[in-house]
Amino acid sequence: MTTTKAACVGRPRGFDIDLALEQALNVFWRNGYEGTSLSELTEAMGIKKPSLYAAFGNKEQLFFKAIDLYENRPDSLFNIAFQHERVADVIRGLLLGAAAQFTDCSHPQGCALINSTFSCNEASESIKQTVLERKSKHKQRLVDRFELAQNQGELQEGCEPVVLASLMTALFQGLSMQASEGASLDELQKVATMAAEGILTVNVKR
Amino acid sequence: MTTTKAACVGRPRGFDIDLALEQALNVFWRNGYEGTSLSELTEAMGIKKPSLYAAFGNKEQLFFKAIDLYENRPDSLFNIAFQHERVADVIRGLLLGAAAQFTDCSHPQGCALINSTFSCNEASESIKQTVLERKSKHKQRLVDRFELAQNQGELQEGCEPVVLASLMTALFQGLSMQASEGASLDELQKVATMAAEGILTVNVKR
DNA sequence: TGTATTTTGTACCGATTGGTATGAAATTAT
DNA sequence: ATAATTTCATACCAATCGGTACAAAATACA
Repeated sequence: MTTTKAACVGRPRGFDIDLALEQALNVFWRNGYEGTSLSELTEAMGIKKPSLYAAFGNKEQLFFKAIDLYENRPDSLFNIAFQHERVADVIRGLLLGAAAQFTDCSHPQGCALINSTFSCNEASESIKQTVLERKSKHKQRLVDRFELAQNQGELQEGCEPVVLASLMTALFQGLSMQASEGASLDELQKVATMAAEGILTVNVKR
Repeated sequence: MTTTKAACVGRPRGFDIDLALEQALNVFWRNGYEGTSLSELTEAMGIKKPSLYAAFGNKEQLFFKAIDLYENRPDSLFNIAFQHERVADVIRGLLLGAAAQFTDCSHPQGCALINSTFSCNEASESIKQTVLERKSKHKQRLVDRFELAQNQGELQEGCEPVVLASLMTALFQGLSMQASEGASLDELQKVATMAAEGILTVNVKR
């Protein structure tokens, strides 16, 4: 048990730890891991450094907890799109959902996982490694879903699920970067629609 | 005239300035602007800091000169693909060319311009701004080429050149990220091929 | 009322960041 | 030979980086 346990003795914590973590996520989301300094974190979280270290360990562990928070959101892109039965709807849902999610003004633009890879020099190799693992786990979910579709005869015979998953991933990355650079929802919706149309026409039986 | 002028009096420069700039480009290419420290630069360039500042101004100006060097390469992706007459060949050439160029082992993986956006916090706003301008200039070249294709009746009636250009840009960004993360030429070729097939089927008359 | 326990703010740590002052070394011009 | 000029290596600068020592403050338990 290494997670933060609620202390019932001693001076009570003067801030909401979940809310602070959410603020930390927002900063990492905007600036990536290396691009975020402790000063920015403490200011955004409204606490001082010793409080941060006491509550979250260090910068690296804080980042991991923030990413955990991000990935466990109930309105996750994957969770929503994977509810569709037909793979065509899944693909459309993923691309249109990405366009919508990445430009949602209630939080930083783009995908937090994809943005986090920005600014990771060799020093923070463990960060890069962990983010890559998370991303490849998501990609594997795509592969599994597309293999299922292929077994059920939804995909064209020549379509390789792994390649289709990589293409979808590439589109997510592109959409995320463009959202981070300021692209509007309308723009990304058109891009996602065109991409979906092409993918479905070539790879999915109608 | 602010560029480096060859001095014919005084102690001669002890290093090849063009070669040093090329090494600097490689470091920025791998680590982005913020992710690159002066120590890494001077080590890679084989010179000491005062020599760097005397020859290139400062880190920011060195970066701009390195990016200039990158963009003015004769074997630029765009320059090669734009030689094709039919827009279908241009699209295929761009995507397959990106897959090949981004995984070329003779230099860092991915696109230097796209990688440079990584790790740019608010401090280096001018860097981010400049890189964005360069990227949007390239995107405009795509828009112009696709509008030409539309005027010549090569594209389907509903196809918007701006959207097609954004989709191509998104694919470049995705391919670049995956190359930087270690994807092989074979993988990216398959992704590029599938993407091209979809785009051509939906948007280009046959 | 102590006493133990935990959080808090301040003030600091060594290391590294981008950038420079300085003087010796190496060259051309006189 | 000497002066002018430019590059060189060393050693330094303030600012910031991630991280911590320490004592005051605030609570629960005895």
